[in-house]
Amino acid sequence: MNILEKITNELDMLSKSERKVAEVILASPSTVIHSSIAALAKQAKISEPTVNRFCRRLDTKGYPDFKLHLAQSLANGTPYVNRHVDENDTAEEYTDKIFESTMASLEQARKNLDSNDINRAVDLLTQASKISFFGLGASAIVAHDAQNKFFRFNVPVVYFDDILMQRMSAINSRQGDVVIMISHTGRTKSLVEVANLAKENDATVIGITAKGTPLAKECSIVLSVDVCEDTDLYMPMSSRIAQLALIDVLATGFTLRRGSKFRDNLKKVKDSLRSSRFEKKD
Amino acid sequence: MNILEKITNELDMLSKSERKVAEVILASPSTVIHSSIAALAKQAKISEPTVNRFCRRLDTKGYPDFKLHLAQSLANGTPYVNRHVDENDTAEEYTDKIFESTMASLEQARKNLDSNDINRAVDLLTQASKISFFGLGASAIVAHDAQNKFFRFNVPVVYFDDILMQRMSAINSRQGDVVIMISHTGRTKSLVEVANLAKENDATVIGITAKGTPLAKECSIVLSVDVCEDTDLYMPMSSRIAQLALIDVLATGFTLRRGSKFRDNLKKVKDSLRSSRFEKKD
DNA sequence: CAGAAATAATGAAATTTTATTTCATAATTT
DNA sequence: AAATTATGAAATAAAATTTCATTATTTCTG
Repeated sequence: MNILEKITNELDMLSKSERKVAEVILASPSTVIHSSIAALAKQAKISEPTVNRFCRRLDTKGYPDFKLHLAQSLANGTPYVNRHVDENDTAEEYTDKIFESTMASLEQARKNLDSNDINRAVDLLTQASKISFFGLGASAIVAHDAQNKFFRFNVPVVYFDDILMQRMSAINSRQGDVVIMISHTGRTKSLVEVANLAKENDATVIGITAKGTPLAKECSIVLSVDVCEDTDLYMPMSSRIAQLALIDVLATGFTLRRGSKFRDNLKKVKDSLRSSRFEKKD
Repeated sequence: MNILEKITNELDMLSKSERKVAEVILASPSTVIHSSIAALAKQAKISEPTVNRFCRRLDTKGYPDFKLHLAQSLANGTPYVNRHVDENDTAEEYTDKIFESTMASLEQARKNLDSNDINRAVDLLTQASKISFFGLGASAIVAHDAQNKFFRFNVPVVYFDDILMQRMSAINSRQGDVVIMISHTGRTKSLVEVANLAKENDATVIGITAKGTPLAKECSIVLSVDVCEDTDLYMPMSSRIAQLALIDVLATGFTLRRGSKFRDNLKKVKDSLRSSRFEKKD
């Protein structure tokens, strides 16, 4: 855990003098890692033992150990953070911000994913007699991508981004079919209805959506990619990328479960595209 | 710069005893940050001054300063690396690997992107009388996503993932139209032909593709997301995510260029979806 | 190519710097 | 007023650095 955050959190638990130390550190942590305990004590206008006690209260062995932790926190320097795009950003600035936010979202999504759920989902997919991917709007792209991947596995797979087709397909589903519903909000009415229809017709419904939403309630497994979208300028951005990464995970899990012979087959599919391309001259 | 790399690089410049120190450190850097100079000297079977000289040779002030640098290097600890999925990976392992590889690819893509090119591309897009996104296979998804985004901007935008439609659309293009061709390989024959047709008909062709490829040669701007795909199990994975992030960048650049009134409009588009969703009860 | 001279490397011991502990006093709470 | 807690001066301990003598290595010379 980042020690700077920890200092901020425990600010109330500290004594008056210790808080002075905390303030000096928070004001300029990069100076502190090059200061001796005496220098820091002087700057905070308290005694050296107080600095030492402060360090121990933060569960470090002493001042040098504390500096080590501090140095590490600074090195991380909040690696990938959601940074808001600003009106006056240059191309370079907003490019960096968007890429960083996307990485931060992926990081967050990874933390929130439960590998047991993924395992169960992969189980169901490998045993499915038919797989359907449904999404609308930005999530339609994710469904589209999923179809593109699972299609290569030579299993019956469909994708629809049209409400009526989704409904018809859901009504025709039966035991052994797996339906994957993709929605960032989990609140799109028509999608929830489709999920319900699929469930009523004995299909297994897997949701790539937020937990505790109306859509999630219709699903037997919810793979939740909880990502905050507040960087986004009124467009779904990070969420769909996390969803796509999740599709990659499911597809990879699928191929691993199927064994090495199956992967040879995948290679053939890929190679079949070769004649459609210009040769690479190395 | 990472101090561990630096040690490796300067290994030849070190004396025999100093190299012993280096070896002990490289073998277990995380132990060293908790050792005193005496402990380290003992472990490397050399004297304390030698450790001190070693530290100074690496441009640190002394042993404590060296430990600080080391701690920082460890904190950064090879942030996101392309790690290959292994046959026997658990769900947790391959999930982590895929997410990390994806993040590594984004990081790499960001480094390779030229913000001048992005600026020029955004310029062209804001002035375009019509925008077309063309892609096939996995890149079709990116084109699809781009349409979904640019559609909100209330500009004429189309997307085709069908060769014939692409050709027809390309032939009908004219001065002021911008055509964005998306292809990871840059070698798909039919796409190169479409790019050529568009160019012949005075459209501005922007490529989201690799540099120096047949497709790149037909483009007036090439936005290259050079990402190595060797983690991928015969499926395009990281590349398309980097491309999608690039679409986000272009879309964001577009909205920024259009000013704040325009963004109010975007909000309206988003709000228009509200009635299609179940209310969030907080 | 031996062997002397010069140079560089190394560690023991001394010194200095830095951190920690002890303990008496001051501040705060009960 | 008593008990508890917080604080810093001084003492101690620990760690790092410097000095300097010794040893190893290289370079030069006859």
